[in-house]
Formats: sequence, C-alpha cells, structure tokens
Amino acid sequence: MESSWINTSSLALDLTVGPRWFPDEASRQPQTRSTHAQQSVSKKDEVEVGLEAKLNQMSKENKMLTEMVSVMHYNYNALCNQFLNVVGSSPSKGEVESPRRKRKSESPEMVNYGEVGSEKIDGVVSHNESNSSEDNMFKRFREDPKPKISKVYVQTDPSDSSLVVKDGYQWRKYGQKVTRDNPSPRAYYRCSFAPTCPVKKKVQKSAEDRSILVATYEGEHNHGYLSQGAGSVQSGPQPFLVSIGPSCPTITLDLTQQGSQPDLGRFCREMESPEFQRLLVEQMATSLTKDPNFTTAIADAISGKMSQHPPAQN
DNA sequence: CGTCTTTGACCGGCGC
DNA sequence: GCGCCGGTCAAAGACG
Repeated sequence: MESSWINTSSLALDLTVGPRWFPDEASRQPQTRSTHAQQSVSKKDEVEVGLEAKLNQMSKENKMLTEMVSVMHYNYNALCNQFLNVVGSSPSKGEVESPRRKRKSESPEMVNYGEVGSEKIDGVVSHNESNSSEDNMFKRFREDPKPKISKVYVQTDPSDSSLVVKDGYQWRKYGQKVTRDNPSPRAYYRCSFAPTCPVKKKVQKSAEDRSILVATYEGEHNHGYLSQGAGSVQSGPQPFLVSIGPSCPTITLDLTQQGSQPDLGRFCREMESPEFQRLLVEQMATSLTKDPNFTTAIADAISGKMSQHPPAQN
C-alpha cells in the first residue's frame, strides 16, 4: 500500500513574489542617492507605500493560493489512498447472481447493488443500513444507489462526437439521452467485464468546454483490473495530461491512453514527483502572468524601480 | 453466432 | 394528479 506516497509539505509552492524582491534593495538605496533625489523623495515614498501595499496583497493571495493547493493536494491524497485501498482489497465475494435488474414483475430477486458500498469502501459510505431484512435491502437499493461517485475529465478533440472514455475497463453502452442542461447527449455505460459488477458510467461532453468529456463513475468494481484481453485496452505507459485552467483550478486527467487502476496509482506517484510539481508551478506562473492585475502590478513595480534607479550619469 | 450499439418506449422520482 | 425529466429496458440491426 502506498498510503504515504506524498509528503504534503513537499508541495509548498513558494510563489511569493513580493517582499523578497525589493525591501532589501530598497533599504540599500537611500544611502547612495544623489542630492537631487531629495526633491522627489515624498513621491518615491508614495510609490513605495503603494508598491508595498500591492506586494503585501499579492503575498496574501499567494499564501491563500498555496493553502488551496495544499488542501487540494491533501484531498487528492486521501482520494488516492481510498482508491488504492479498493484496488488492493480482493473482491471475491459470493455475489448474488442476477446481473440484470428486471422491471415489473421480475424485480423481487434483484441484484444486490448495495453490497458494493458496504463491503469495499466502508468508511466512505457510512450510512449503509444493516442488511438484516429484505426490506432493508430494498431500502438500501433505493436510498443508496450510488455508493461512490467520481468524476473524470478527459481532454478530447472537440470535433470528435464519440462519447468514449478509455479507462481500461470494458463497458457496455445501454442508453443515450439528451439532457436538459447540456445540448450534447449523455451516454450510459455498464461495466461488462463481470456480469455482477455494479459500476455504471455516464459520459457527456462538458457544457462549458466541448473539448472535455466528463465521465461520471458510480459504484465500485467488484472484480480485478482488466489489464489484458479487452479490445479497448491500450498498453504502454504514457504521461497523464494534467492541465490547470487559468480561470479556475481544474485538473484534467487524460486517461485515454491508459488502463485505470494501476496507472492511477502511478498518477498519484507522478503527482509527487518534482516533474509534476514543476509543471504545477509553471502552470500557476502562466496563470498569474495571464492575469492583467498581476502584470499591471509587476509593471508598476518595475517602473517604480526604474524611477528609483535613474540611468547612470555617464 | 455472439456481442455490441442504437433508439424509441417505458418507469419512477420530483416539483407544482 | 399531471407533466417533466433522468435513467433504464429491450428489440432490432450492425459488426466481426
């Protein structure tokens, strides 16, 4: 188990751009100023004060950002641990046989869908009832139909209309609907690798960004990872595509070239790697530089510096 | 021939 | 009770 795969403090992204740049230099400057500088000393003070205020504000924002990343990092760590727990546990459980839920009169011997949440991810689903009676089983089925829901965002070609997310499992499409909140259709898949596997998947293009497929997974696989044999499975490690949007902190996980379970574990490890963190920092830096407020502040700071350092009088 | 996809119909929850 | 809407079924066809 790789439960301690990340040291949270390792992601302390020190992006502080403010106070470190100028105070020491600024404190050096007054001694070297020529006399004519005294005329504009009050103006410079004003600039300095304004600059300091901006820098302080940016420092605060940076600190908040760092905290947000840490929290996100922590949450992801927990999620990964849960996921690895599930992967590691053996699913061999006497399943109820009736893979298909029949409507109408056939329903009494229904599938025990609720089993997933109670057996494999206890702690995650804490409100499972005791299965002391059939009534409770029915209630569980009705009240807790989604023991675990996760979303995966996959970058695709916007012109590609196929709703296929290759995640290493074998899925059988059983429906497609156009929903109200999104013009693109939503496809419904069931895991077809094991007939008793209760996992369902919904795939729909994002309403905001049609180049992103949103795959919503419900439930837990009650079988091992499908590594070979399925037609859709592709092999060979390839880098995950992680993108952090400039306006909102979304992370896109591109699983299109991968199997899911072991590779998600690998993704967890990659997130810990210096390479990943460098990428994260670069993305954040890019986001910051795209922010007009940030560039304005930088421009102000530079112009302020230049006014303090007039060209050498040669 | 077996498996998968498509697609219209149906079911059930929910709000009014 | 009614209508809307998301989710599911299952027959028919496609495909290898």
